Amino acid sequence: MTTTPIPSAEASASEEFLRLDRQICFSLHAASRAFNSVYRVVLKDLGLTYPQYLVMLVLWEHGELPVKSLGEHLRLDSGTLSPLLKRLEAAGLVRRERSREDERSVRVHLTDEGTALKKRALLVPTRIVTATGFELEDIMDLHARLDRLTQALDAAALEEAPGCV
Amino acid sequence: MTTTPIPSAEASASEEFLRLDRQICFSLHAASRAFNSVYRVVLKDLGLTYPQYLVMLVLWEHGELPVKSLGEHLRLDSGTLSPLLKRLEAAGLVRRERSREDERSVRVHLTDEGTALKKRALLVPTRIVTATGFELEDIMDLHARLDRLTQALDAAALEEAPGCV
DNA sequence: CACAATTTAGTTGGACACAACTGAATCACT
DNA sequence: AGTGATTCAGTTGTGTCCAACTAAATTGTG
Repeated sequence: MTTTPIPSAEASASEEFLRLDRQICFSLHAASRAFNSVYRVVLKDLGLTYPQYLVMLVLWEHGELPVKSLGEHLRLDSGTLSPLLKRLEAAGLVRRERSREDERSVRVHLTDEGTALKKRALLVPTRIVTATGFELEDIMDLHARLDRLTQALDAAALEEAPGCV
Repeated sequence: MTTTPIPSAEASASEEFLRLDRQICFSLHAASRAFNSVYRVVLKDLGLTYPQYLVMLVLWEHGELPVKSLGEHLRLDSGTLSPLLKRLEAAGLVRRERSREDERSVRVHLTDEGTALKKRALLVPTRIVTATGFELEDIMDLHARLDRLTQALDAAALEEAPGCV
């Protein structure tokens, strides 16, 4: 308390860093929520939330998947997926069945209603792209940067992990 | 089922859009969560969650603010802030007091403990930047793009809104 | 002054997100 | 065959996030 190891000049540099940090982490946070918010409006017609839409996108593409694979595609664990899938099942869009070969695994597949919903969902991407006001090129670029960021962050998270040998 | 109104060529173009959409919206979603996850690890020492850290950053910068302003800075409403601030108050980092001039307003200000925490927080930004593996320049660039995106999305959300005159 | 509209926090309910845990099924190895 | 580790889905608890609502205080207007 009595010691002031950092001269005021350097202190203000650190404060600058804090302000920058606020701007950066806030940017991503805010962008994610703004995106979420637009999706919420667009998806309301389909009766889906944003994460539910992500699950449906994967299912429309792959047809049928065990919960485990679904989680790998979306980087979500069972703690998030289990209740979400339960809601999708309650909505009549998917059905879950224990695999007979491996009874630990639960296979998620689309119902007819779930499959039919895809037709209406085809209009969603265009509306979203329009909402961003970005050219497709810009979006692809942002996409690449974000993926690179996620990859780096995941790698860093692993290094930070206590179980590093 | 029996009718196939869309020729296969166009159908696959739409499907391509769906896949793209999955990639884009998923990118942002995933990046946000990865960011959140790294912050979680780094902030654990400070006993803060990521949104709590955002609130503290604003308070460290501005000293004292009514809940309303805090919400404007962070784009969060009272439904999110009220319980969050209650937890920060329980942790002894902030104190809330009804303004005497306008009793509708609640002023949030730092306790000594909350102010002291800033010193330890000064190390956070550097650790995060390191985790991203990005150059400062890249980060600033991403920051700018994300802000532009958020701005466009907010504008679009307003247009979508039913109450447009 | 009276009283309707607005502003401000707070509460409630529903839906993620994740850590930590449980329980069942399977695998690996002896 | 036996048994200990691993895999997989699900549950529980905590913390956002937001929409919709409530309640109190303030402001604007006749």
